Amino acid sequence: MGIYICSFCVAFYESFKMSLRHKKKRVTVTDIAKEAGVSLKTASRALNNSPHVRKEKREAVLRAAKKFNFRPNISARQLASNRSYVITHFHDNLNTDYLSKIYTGMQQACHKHGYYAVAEATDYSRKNFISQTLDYASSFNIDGLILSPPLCDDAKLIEALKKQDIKLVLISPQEASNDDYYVFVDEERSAFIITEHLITLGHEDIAFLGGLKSHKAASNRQKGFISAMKHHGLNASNKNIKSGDFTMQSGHDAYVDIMKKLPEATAIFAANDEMAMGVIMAALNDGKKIPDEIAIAGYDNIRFSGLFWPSLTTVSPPVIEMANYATNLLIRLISGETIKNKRHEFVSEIIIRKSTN
Amino acid sequence: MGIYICSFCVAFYESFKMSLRHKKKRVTVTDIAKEAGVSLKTASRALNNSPHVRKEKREAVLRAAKKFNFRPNISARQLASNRSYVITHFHDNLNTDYLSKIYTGMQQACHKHGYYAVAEATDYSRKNFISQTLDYASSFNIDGLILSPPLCDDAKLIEALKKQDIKLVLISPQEASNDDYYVFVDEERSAFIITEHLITLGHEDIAFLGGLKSHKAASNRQKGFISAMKHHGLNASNKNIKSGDFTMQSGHDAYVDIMKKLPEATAIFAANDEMAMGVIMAALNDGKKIPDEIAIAGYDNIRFSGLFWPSLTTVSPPVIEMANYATNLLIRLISGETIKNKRHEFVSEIIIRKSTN
DNA sequence: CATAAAATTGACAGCGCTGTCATATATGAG
DNA sequence: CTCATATATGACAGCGCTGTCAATTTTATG
Repeated sequence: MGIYICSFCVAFYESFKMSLRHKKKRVTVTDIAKEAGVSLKTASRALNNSPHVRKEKREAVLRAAKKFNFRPNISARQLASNRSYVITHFHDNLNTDYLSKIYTGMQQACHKHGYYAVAEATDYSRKNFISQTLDYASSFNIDGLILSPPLCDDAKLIEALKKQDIKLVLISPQEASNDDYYVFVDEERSAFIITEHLITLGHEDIAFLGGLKSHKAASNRQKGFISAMKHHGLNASNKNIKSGDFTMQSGHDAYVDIMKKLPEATAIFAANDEMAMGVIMAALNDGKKIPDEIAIAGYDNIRFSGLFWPSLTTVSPPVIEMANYATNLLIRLISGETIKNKRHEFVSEIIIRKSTN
Repeated sequence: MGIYICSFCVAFYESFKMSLRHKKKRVTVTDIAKEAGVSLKTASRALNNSPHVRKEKREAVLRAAKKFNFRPNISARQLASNRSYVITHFHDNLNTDYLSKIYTGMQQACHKHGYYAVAEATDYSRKNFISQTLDYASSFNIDGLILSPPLCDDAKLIEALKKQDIKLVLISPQEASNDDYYVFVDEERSAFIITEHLITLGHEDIAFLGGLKSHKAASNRQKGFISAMKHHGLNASNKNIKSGDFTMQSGHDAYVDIMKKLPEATAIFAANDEMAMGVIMAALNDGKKIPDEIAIAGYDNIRFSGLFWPSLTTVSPPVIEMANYATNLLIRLISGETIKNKRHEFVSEIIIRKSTN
């Protein structure tokens, strides 16, 4: 004789078990297909925007999807298509401002296409850096990679990734080969324009505070400065070109040096905002009024430059937009689309604030 | 009569097709199981650290996994287990410094456990904010959420998420209910210690620059300041307590105000670094030597505070560690582990730099 | 030693989707 | 109208893993 178990209890237990597992019944492609009166596969095609679906059916499917508020299950898609729908930004960079902007741009693009955006800090100085990167990419089955400086300029890394058939888009590479996809801004031109801004304000003795020679971006900014000065018949020689190391401290020191060698200077254009802030602090310390006695401009538009006091006139590269574009490009590459324009140029905005006005 | 197709061509085509699809043959659990001489399921259990696997078999499986450099396919796992292995940090915050630190801490923890870390910016002011958040969480099938201020203090949001059975861990909530899991720092104590540091240096007339009343963190810092002053028999009244709005500009303005009402002040402790920097700039502008004539301390240790000139003495909350701990906690919750300690307290580091030394 | 209870193990289904390939339908040329 | 070609559609397998549940082995108990 067995033990009698109340059928109500059984039913209760079953439903309890169900409630533990299924938060909510998922809407699947099959449901959509049924609703639209087509096959599973046709529904899948319509939802993925593939060709070879008649217009009416496609519309019916999309209508059904909307009606049921359908969200594809990304994991299933990943598994079936052997892709991860993950895009990673590899970087070796401590500038959180820059990183966040890139991440934001990636997010925007990824969100729209059902991808995940991931940011991964790496240690570029590590010995087996390349093999570790490859390992990571393959173990997480990364579909595509965004590389920013300095990683985007490592030819060996890029070659290795390409060999693994991992799609790549570079942000602001110093020099890209013909078959790289990348986005960039014309730094020389931006530097030219902001220098012109200072000239227009009546400044003639303008000093430029550059960076290390090896830093390509800094030297492009310097070129822009020089050509703007020459263009307006002004002097741009060793006397008014100094170099720092991109830190606030070096901006501070450079100010002292500039005032010694070029005391008539009425404006200083620093190749990045941090140095410009160092210059501002040194100038205040020196009893100078900003911008009346000395105008100061920077480059990068880091978050702080708007909060600084006085707020800093600077060049604002559209990093978010660049990252967004790069990610969209990457997604198109991953989808197998053929792309004509491998490169896309962006234009920086010049932001005029209190330090020059 | 059919067309004759060279068998070499066929072979070539086949291998070509393969090379297009399979970058590399994946190592699967089945392979590991075979190598270890156990069933698929036992291998799976061993790899997932589940109980009910004999020691020798577990070891054999792990050995095989190591030998083949096995990486589980996260998508498959997601699909089969109906979980996403994604942890999202929801925030409504523009402080990229803070966000990056949280993300870094999450990454570290996620990486170790095969989870993905995602950061999602939301618009807290939006009307249907809660329903949108729920929608997002369910459509991406998020396993767990990390909430930071101000979201971690929205009781309605938290309740709604809990109802959906989404696991939560809060970072620095202002007040957490008894069944919330969270990490926090004792801000009052940190403020006490840094105030004591100023007192130890011989300062007696110290001004505190606080924030808005509604900002709980600021008022905790103020409490710490007051109790340290009282503890050392010093005066802490309305005369030496001002409030700003956390911007550099307000720090600048507050300095001017403080010097008017309390000209004998030799030290200022601001409730955040940005205001402290505003104070520094105003002091320099005023011709004061830092720290000789006036010492300045901040709170938060934003990246800039070390780069500033002079560098800023400040309180450094261990944000990365907190996020790391929170994420580990979340992963344990997701795994169904029972956790005794729902809260974990962290201690901030006091960083002494040039602005007080 | 018999038996019950607990621990361990494995067979199998199926998560939700996409790729493949065979079939059906539409379109165009003659 | 016929046939060749292009386009559209659906049946089905299977991605790699985990949950379920039944079978087996070990351990504990009297």
